[in-house]
Amino acid sequence: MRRSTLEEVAALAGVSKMTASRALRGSSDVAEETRRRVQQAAERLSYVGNRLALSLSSQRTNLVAVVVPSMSNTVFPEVLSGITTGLAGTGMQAVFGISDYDEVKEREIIRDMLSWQPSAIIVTGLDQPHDTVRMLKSAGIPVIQVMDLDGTPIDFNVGLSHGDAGRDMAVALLAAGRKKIAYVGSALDKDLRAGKRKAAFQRVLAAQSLSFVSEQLDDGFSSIALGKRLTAHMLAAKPEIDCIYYSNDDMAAGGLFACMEAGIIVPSQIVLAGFNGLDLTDSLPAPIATSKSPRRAMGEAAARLITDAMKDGEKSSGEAGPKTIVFKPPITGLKQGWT
Amino acid sequence: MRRSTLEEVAALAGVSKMTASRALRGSSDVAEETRRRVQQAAERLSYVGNRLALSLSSQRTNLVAVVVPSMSNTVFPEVLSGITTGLAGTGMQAVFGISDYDEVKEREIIRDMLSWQPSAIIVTGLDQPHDTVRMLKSAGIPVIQVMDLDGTPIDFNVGLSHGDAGRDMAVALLAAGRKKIAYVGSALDKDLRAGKRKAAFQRVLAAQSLSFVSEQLDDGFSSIALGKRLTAHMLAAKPEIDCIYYSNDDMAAGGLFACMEAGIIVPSQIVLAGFNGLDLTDSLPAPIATSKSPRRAMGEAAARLITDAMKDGEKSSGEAGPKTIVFKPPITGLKQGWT
DNA sequence: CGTGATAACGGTACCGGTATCGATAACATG
DNA sequence: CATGTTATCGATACCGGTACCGTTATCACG
Repeated sequence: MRRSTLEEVAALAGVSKMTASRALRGSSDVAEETRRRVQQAAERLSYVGNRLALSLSSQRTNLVAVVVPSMSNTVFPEVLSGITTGLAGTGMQAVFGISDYDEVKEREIIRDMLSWQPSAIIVTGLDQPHDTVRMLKSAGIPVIQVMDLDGTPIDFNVGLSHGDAGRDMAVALLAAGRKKIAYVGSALDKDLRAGKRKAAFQRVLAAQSLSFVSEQLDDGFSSIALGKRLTAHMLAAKPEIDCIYYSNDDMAAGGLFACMEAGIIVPSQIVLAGFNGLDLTDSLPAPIATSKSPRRAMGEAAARLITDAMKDGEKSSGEAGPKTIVFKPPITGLKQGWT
Repeated sequence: MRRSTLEEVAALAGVSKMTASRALRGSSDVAEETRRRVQQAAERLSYVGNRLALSLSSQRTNLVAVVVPSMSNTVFPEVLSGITTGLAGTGMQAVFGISDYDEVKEREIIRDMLSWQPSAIIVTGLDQPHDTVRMLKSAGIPVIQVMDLDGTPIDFNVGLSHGDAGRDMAVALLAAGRKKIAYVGSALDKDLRAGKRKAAFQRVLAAQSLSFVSEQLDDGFSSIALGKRLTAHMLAAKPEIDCIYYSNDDMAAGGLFACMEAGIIVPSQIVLAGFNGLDLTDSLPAPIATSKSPRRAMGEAAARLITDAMKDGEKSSGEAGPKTIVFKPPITGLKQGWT
C-alpha cells in the first residue's frame, strides 16, 4: 500500500495538481465547490502530504534542531519540553539529537541535523570545538546556545553563569558558618558546566585560604545511587566534614539518603548542596541546598528567541531583540542562622 | 551567507554534479584523484548536503518517528534514550513528538510525523482512537506500539501488561499480610496505563471481598510533591491504613517522605508500592515496593524490531521475527516475612 | 459591443539531490 | 588493426510538492 500523492488526489477530484495544492492549503482563489471535492478526495485517500517535497520546494522547513548531551538526566528533557511548548502554535517543530557528552558525536549529530536544513538550531553550552563552531556559523541560520553563559557565544545565548552559581553557593555556605567543606562529583571531564561550578567554588574557598577537605570523584554518570555510595564512603573516612558540595542534585539527594542511613542529621550536623533545583528537592525529608535553574523557562526563552528572529527575518529590518538572555538561579534550602 | 549546494561543490572541483555526488558518497567508480578534489572542494565550502533532496530523490528517509505523551516524567526520556541507542549505527534516526496525553494533539503530531515520510513509527500505548489507527495503518510503514500490551496491536507491539502488573502487586501485598490498603493516584483519565493497573489491583481485592479503604485522586500530573501532599492528607484522616498503592513511583516516593515526616515507619507500619522501578527506588532511605519496568530495554527492543523489519523488507521474504515482545516487570522492595 | 477586471484554474520551471543509462577514452587481446 | 573490456565521468529523468506566470471564461461598464 503506497502512500498517495497530491497528483492522485487531484486526479480523483478531477482537477490539476496545482489546484489541489491550493485547495488543501486554503488559498483564496479556488471555488468553494472545488475545494470540497479536493478535500473529500484527500480524505478518501487518507492523503498526508510530503513535507520533504514541500520543504524542498518552498525552501523552508520550519524545523528547529536541538542537540542535548543526554536524556537520562531529567534536566534536558525539561529543557526540550520548554522548547516544544514555546514553539507550539508557531508552525515550527523541534527535532532532538543526543550527543552523549561526546564532542565527536556532537559534531556528527549537528552535521546530521543541519543536513535537514533546519530554520534554527539550539545546542547545549558554549564549549564546542572550532570545527563545530565553523559548521554552525556557515549554516546561515540562527544558532542558540543554551544552559551556559560562561564563554563566547556564536550568535544567541540563553542560560545562566555556572561560575556565578558555584561562587554564590560557596559564599552562601561559608556565610552559614561551614568550614570543613568536601566535594562529591562525577563525570567532570564530560559535564563541563559542573566543572565550572566546582572551579568557581574553589576560588572562593582559596580566597579564604580554605580548600576542600576531601574530594570524591567518579567517572560514572551522576545518579542518586552514585551520590549515596560516594557519600557513604566519604563520611566513613572523614566524619568531621560539616558540608558537602555536589556536582548536582541527583548526587546530593543520594548524599542525603546516605546521611540518613548513617544517622547523621541534615542540615544541623552536615549541610548538603547541589545544583539544578530538581522538583525532588522540595519534597525531601531534610533540606538540601540547591541553585534553582529554570530549565523549562530557558527552553521557552530559546524558542521565543527563534520565533522573534524569524519575524525579523521576514521584515529583514535587522537589529532585533537581545542576543543574550540571562537567568539567575536563586539558592534554596539554605536558611540563614544555622551554626 | 547561503548554504552551498552540491552543484557548487562540483563546479569548484571541476566535475559534474553526478560525479561529485558519487565522490562524496564513496562510490567505487570515481578516480582517487577526483575524489580528493571533490572532498577538498566540499571542505572548503563546508558543504553539508541536503537530506530533503536526498530523501525525496532516493525515496527513503531512514527516519523513525516516535510519539510519547510526556517529557516531564523520566520514564519516556529513558525509552527514547533506549530507542536512539538501539538505532545507533544503523543509519536510522529517531524524531520525537510529544502529545501531552491528549488524543487530539496526538493525532496531529502523528500526522505531522507521517508527513516526513518516516521509515517506521513508534507510538505509546494501544488505545489510539479509530481515525488515528486508520492513519497509522494507511501509512504503509511498520508501526510499533510500546509500553503497553493490553489491547489489540496494529502491527508490532513491545511492552508489558499493566493489568498483570497491578494484579501481581495486589497479590504480593496481600501475601505480605496487608489488609487495609489505600490508593493514591493522579491524572488517571490521562494516564490510561495507570488506570489499568489500578483496575486490575481492585479486581484482586474484590476477589477477597476487599476494597480500597481510602482513595486520594488528583487531576494534576504525578510528582513527588503531589504524592507527598496527598499521602499526608490521607494519613491524617485514616491512620489505620497499613498499605498504599500509588499510580507510580514518583507518587510513592513522595508518600515515603510524607511518612518520614509524620514519624510513621516504612515498611513495618505501612507498606508503600508504586510502579516503574525508577533508579530512585534503589536508594531511598526506606524500601518502597515497585514493578521494575525495563524502559531502556523496551526502547531498544522497539529499535531492533524496526531494523529487523527493514532488513526483511529488503529481502522481501516476509514472515519475519515476532510481532510482539513481552516484558515481565519483577517486583522489588517487597521482602517476604513482614507482618 | 469592445474593453478591462476578476475569478478560477492549468502549465512549466524549479528545489537539490540520486538512479539509470550512455558516452568516452585507454588499454588489452587475438 | 578491429574488437571487447574496464574505468571514469556526464546527461537526463525523475522524487512530490510550490512559485510564478499565463490562460480562459464571465461579467460589469462606458
